[in-house]
Amino acid sequence: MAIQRRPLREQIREELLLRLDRGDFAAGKDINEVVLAAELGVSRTPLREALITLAGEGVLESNQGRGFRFAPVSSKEFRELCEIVAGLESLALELSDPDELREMAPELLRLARSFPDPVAEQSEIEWHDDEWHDLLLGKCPNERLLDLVTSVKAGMRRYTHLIAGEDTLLEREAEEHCRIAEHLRAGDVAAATAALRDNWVSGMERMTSRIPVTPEPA
Amino acid sequence: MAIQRRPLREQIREELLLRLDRGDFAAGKDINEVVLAAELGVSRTPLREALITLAGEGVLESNQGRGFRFAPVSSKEFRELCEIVAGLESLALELSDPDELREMAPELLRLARSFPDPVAEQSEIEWHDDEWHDLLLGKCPNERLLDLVTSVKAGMRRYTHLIAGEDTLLEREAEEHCRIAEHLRAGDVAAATAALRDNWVSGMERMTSRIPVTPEPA
DNA sequence: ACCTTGAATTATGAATACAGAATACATGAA
DNA sequence: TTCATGTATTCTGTATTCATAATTCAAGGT
Repeated sequence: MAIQRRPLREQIREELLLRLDRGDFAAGKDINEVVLAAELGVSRTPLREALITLAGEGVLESNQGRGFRFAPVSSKEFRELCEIVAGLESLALELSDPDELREMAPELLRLARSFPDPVAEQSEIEWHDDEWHDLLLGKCPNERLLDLVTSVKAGMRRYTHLIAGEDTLLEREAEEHCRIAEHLRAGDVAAATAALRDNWVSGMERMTSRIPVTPEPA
Repeated sequence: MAIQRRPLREQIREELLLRLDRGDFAAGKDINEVVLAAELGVSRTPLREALITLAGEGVLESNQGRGFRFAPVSSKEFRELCEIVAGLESLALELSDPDELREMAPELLRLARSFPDPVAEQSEIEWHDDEWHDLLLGKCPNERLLDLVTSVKAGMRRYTHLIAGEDTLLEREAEEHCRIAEHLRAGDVAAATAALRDNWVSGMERMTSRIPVTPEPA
């Protein structure tokens, strides 16, 4: 086995995103670098590097002299992110080879139908959903586009824990995934793209009601 | 006047992008942090922060233990970036208020026609082009999308200096801008969007021949 | 001659130290 | 009481230092 040596900043970034998924951090909360570094068992330097990366992805905000804080959530921003990801994933689909998409359709269908046990871990459910989208986009030859999608989705992680334990939402999601896959199996990429857009739009609408209004701290 | 206080990392980032526009750096070139920090008159810490940001935007690559280097240029990557920006700008246009776009059309036309003097500074010419696109997208209400466009375009700056002193290319560009603006004036956003896509595609084709093939360093 | 091996050098990744801005707090005047 | 002002404290932004991985180069063996 080739043992992995990755920069601390990347590991820290992932750990912070994980905690974000778990809802550990309150949106809008200021980050105390010394405390957080101690908690993670690293020094401030790689921690700050990770924070800067996350700020670049929109997960955090930074203000001169005031450090970093988790960007406050808002239904406006969530809508904006959904519009962006919908556009990017649609583009990725359009750039993919239609034949390869058709070949992959059965696998996509299978995965969409086998949604995880309702009592499964929240993290596992989210992972299942992510995996489906990753598989869908996997045939897109535009690597930069795929990286970009990953990065933008990181910025959406602040919202994912809000849907915890909502079975009906997940069923709708699975349903829509099936529809997309069926279009692909039929070789109709345009229809699949449209369905994918709808998937994000409806996901947006489903979520928008559960986003708390967070007043901007003075 | 409110005097500005901005983090060094941001100023460094901009300075590096400026130098990139000027073609100061060879693509694929390794960065020596100590040398560059001394050259800029700052310490390695804020420099590294800027480098990490730029790596996140795709301007640089980073390898464990090997530090940062300017990402090598390739026609494949340039094509990918053009596809992405075309998609994002089209999306921004579709999300804009059609009425506001129509109102802005005359200004866009004026600006497109008044392309700068052929003998103007290269940087000024590029700025002119950027300004036109910024104005075009300015009415889009999706702020995150606009930030994203800016970020992706930063990743394209490695290519801009390659078109230095190509008058014919610029005339084609201005021509296409006029066409887009005229569609908007007519209230036909869909046609304008299509023309915008074409603008990027043709820009891609025009450029692709002048991108040198850089063999991957071992 | 070519490849391997190991010491010396160089540069990065991470930790620590330091200076100054932002905040909190307390004291005093209106 | 309330507001203002000065002071102490906290935390960030930047510089410096330290440890170790990566590279270079030379010596020795095949």
